[in-house]
Amino acid sequence: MNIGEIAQRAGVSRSTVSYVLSGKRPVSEATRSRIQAVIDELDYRPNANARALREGRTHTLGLVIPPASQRLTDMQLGFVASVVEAAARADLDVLLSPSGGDHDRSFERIVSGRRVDGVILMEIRLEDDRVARLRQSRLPFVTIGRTAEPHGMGWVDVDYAGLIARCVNHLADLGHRRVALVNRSAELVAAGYGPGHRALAGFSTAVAERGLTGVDVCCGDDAPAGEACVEQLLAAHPDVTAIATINEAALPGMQRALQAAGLVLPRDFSVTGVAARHWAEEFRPPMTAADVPIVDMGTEAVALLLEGITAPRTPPGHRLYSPPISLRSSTGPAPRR
Amino acid sequence: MNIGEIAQRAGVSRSTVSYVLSGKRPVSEATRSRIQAVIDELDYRPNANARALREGRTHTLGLVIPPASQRLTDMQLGFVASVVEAAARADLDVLLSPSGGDHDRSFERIVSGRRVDGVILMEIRLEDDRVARLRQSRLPFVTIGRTAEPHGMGWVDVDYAGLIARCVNHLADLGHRRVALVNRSAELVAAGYGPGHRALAGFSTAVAERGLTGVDVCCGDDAPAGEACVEQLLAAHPDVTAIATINEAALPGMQRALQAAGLVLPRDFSVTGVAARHWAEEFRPPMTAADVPIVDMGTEAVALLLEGITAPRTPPGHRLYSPPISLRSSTGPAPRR
DNA sequence: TTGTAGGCGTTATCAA
DNA sequence: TTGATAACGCCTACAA
Repeated sequence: MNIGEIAQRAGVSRSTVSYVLSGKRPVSEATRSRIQAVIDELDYRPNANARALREGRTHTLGLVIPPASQRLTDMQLGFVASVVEAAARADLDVLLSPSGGDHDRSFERIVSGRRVDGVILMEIRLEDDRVARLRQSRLPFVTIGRTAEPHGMGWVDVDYAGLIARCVNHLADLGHRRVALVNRSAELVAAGYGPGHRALAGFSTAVAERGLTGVDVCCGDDAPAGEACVEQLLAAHPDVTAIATINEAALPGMQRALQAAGLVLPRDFSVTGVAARHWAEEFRPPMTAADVPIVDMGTEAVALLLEGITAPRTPPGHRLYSPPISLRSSTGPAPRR
Repeated sequence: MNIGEIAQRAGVSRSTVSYVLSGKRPVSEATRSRIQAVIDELDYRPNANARALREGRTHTLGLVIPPASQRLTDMQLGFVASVVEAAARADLDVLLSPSGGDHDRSFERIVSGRRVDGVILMEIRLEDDRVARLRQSRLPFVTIGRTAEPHGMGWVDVDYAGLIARCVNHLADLGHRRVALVNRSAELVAAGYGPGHRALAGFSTAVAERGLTGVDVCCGDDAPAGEACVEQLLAAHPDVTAIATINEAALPGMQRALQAAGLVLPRDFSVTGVAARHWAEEFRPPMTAADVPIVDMGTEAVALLLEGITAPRTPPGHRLYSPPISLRSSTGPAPRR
């Protein structure tokens, strides 16, 4: 069924039907309602591809997610959900592309097949091939996370460096002298994953400024890895009294390892960091942490992208989030040893 | 840039370029390589919309997910990931639609806008408007989960009734006489959510057959709800010695409540059920459970849909999964009281 | 207020 | 082995 069939049945030309659909020129009430009746009766809806071909707009966003093979973290999932929802509110559909590196078939289809009006990119590296590819493609895009040189592109990100520094300061204020950073996985950090690098930078700076002793370790993105990691940490550095972390998925395991070591929080040991509120609240005791505003970030990413689509010339905006640290119960004065 | 430009530069007609692209008719090696050189140089890729318009195929699947507002469960996320990955392997893109009820804008766009070749539907109700809508649309579709009357449609599902019955039998064999079912949320069950109803049916049957006393409770899909639920359960039915559950997201909370009640598993209390392996293994002690084969199910859903797309006349296939119950450490002989 | 017609970029049929 | 051309379904400038 197409617009011609509607026109025939209503006894008008195709263009009149089209104008009833779009409202871009006045149509007499009589014909309008007659046409609308036919449309309703046949439950007609215009072919999106024909429309996209003609208009040059697809009303679709591309969302590039990490390859599905590795389980998505809760935070990544949250971004996907909030982006999809924000897009739906703007009557935009979302096309998913699970792509890690460059030269990914699915990624290329989306970027160069004119399937989308713009792209949101997740899990950005400091040097990211996909960003370079998108820049040259002239397709509007916004990244969640940012590259080392994010000038002239749209992005939203969390100020991991600043937040981890504030966590360290908080611990220092409580009298802790030896603190550890539990980072994301070694592979991710080696690949130039921004949050990992920036968290480490903020940690190092703050530790130096406050004259503390700091150790930093990488840790896989799941509970068993967190357990193993903290176990080893406690064995290798028994004098560490606090952890700052950006690895939320490892938290349940970290908690188990601390408990197994007979440490009671916050009396014997403190834990703080950056995490989705969900994880911070599920920690026992609830974790003092900067709550990443996942929904806001996804919504803002869509908003920025929409601007970039409507005004292709203007440099897209960006936003760095620095949420407050919610004081909960996992941090306390350094224990005396 | 379009196919005409490539043709011009290579000094051939548009159709020849098209045939080089598709390989649907022989092209002499000389012209082929000349055309390919131009394509590579300009990094040309055909416009997906024009192609879809002409071919009547979009090479895109629609994936209808629960509205993003309510956090997706781990299992739902797993389905999304496995579907996206299986689709990518078949060079298909995935268009996401977060739709709960019927008459959803995004859902309608996908179904009647000819944006996709087929649809995968998640979170099916026993009576589901969207299924009715898809049936009448003649668009191939496969559901994850099944309706009350799934004849003549494609689906994959887990045999919750049979599996929960086997869990109850396992508990009965261990000497438990009073057992509880912790179901999904009351809203979900009230809405006619299949797994909830089928699990309850299997539970009731098995309890009756083995002459046990059974209580069943609904429970929200998160840890705090699980904690509250088990707390109340223990208070109201102190003689219950085992739980069977299909609510994996509530497991961490259930574990906390049992621990808080001073119950040591499996000595004082047993827990079993149906869950993603991830959750079963994260339980302490690791949970005896039927591990839902999430990846297999997503992959199979895509495969079935692909069949439905290539052979629109034949009734699509279906598959009921009944994974074995993995014996771990959360179940043991009933305690003497 | 409504109709006519051209073209968006592609594929496939028919001719050569 | 290759080329010309007619659709696919829609929107919109131009005409009436």
